[in-house]
Amino acid sequence: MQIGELASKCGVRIDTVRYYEKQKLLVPSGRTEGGYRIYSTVALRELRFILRAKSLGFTLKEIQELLTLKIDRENQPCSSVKELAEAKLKDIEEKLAELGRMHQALTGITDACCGGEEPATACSILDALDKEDS
Amino acid sequence: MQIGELASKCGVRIDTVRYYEKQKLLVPSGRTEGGYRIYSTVALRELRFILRAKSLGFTLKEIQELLTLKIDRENQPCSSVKELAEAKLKDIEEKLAELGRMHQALTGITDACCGGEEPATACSILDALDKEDS
DNA sequence: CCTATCCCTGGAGTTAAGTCCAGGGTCAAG
DNA sequence: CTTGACCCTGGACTTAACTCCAGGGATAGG
Repeated sequence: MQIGELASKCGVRIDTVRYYEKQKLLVPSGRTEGGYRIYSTVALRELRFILRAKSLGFTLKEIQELLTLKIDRENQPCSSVKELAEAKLKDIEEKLAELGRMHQALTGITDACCGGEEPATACSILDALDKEDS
Repeated sequence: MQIGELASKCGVRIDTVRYYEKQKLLVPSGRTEGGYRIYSTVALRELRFILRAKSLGFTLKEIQELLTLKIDRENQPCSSVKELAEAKLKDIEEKLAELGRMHQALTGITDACCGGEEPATACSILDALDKEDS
C-alpha cells in the first residue's frame, strides 16, 4: 500500500508517517519505480505499535529504544523492556502528583470565591495569588 | 532595586524577568539615567503573583488576563476571575484523567511482565504494544 | 493525451517559555 | 583611572512532534 492508505488506516497524516521515517522509527518496505514509498502489513503493524506506545505516554525517542529491543527480542532481556516501562510509569506518576497538587491548591482558592457579579475588589482568588506570605 | 536583585529574590533568571516584560506581564517602575531597569516592591509583588499563578498551572497568556482583571478590579466582576480559574481547573482535570488512563493501561501491561533476565522473545509488554486487536 | 489525484524532496514554520550570546554601556570601589 | 560586577539590546537557539509549503514528478482512468 502507499503512504496515504497507511496513514489513513492509522488515522495519522502523511507527513507524520514521513516524519517517523526521518526519526528512524518506520522504514517503508520498498519503493516503486517512481519513488513512491510502499508499505507491507508489517509496516502497518509497526506504525500501530508506535501509536500505541505514544498513547501510553512514550516519547518518540523512547519508542525508538523500545523498537530497538523489539527487533532484537531474542537477545534482549525482559528486564530491559520492563525498565523502560517502569521509568515511564514513574514519569507519569510525577506528573500526576504535580497536577494533583495544582488541582488541590486551585480548588481551594476557587471554592472560596463568590463568583458573583459584584466587583472583584476583594476577590479571594486574586487575593490568594497576591498574598504577602508563602 | 535592579533586575538582578529582583530575579534572585524570586528565584528566577534575569532573562526570565526581561522575557515577562516583553510579554507585557511586568513593567519596571522606572529606569536609571544609564538605562538600568529599576523595580519597586510593587513590582516584586507582581512578579510573585505571576510565579504563583504559574505554579497553579496558568500559562503566561492566561496570567496576562488575570493581571488585566486585577488592575481593574473595581470594575471587574468576581465571576470573570472565577471563570478563568474554573477553566484552568477543567484543563487540569482533563490532563489528570488522561494521565490516569495512561497510568492504568501501562501498569496493567507492566505488571504482567516478568522483568527477568530471560530473553524478551515473549515479553508481555512488547506483545501488548504489538497486539492485533484494538 | 489529458486530468485528477496521488506522491516526492527539502526546508521552513509552529508552540511555550525561556535561555544564551555578542558586543557593548554603567557604576561603585579602591 | 582601572577593574569587576552589573546591566543593556537584538536576535538566535532550544525541545517535541509535528505541519505546511513550493515546486515538481507519477499514476490511473477515460
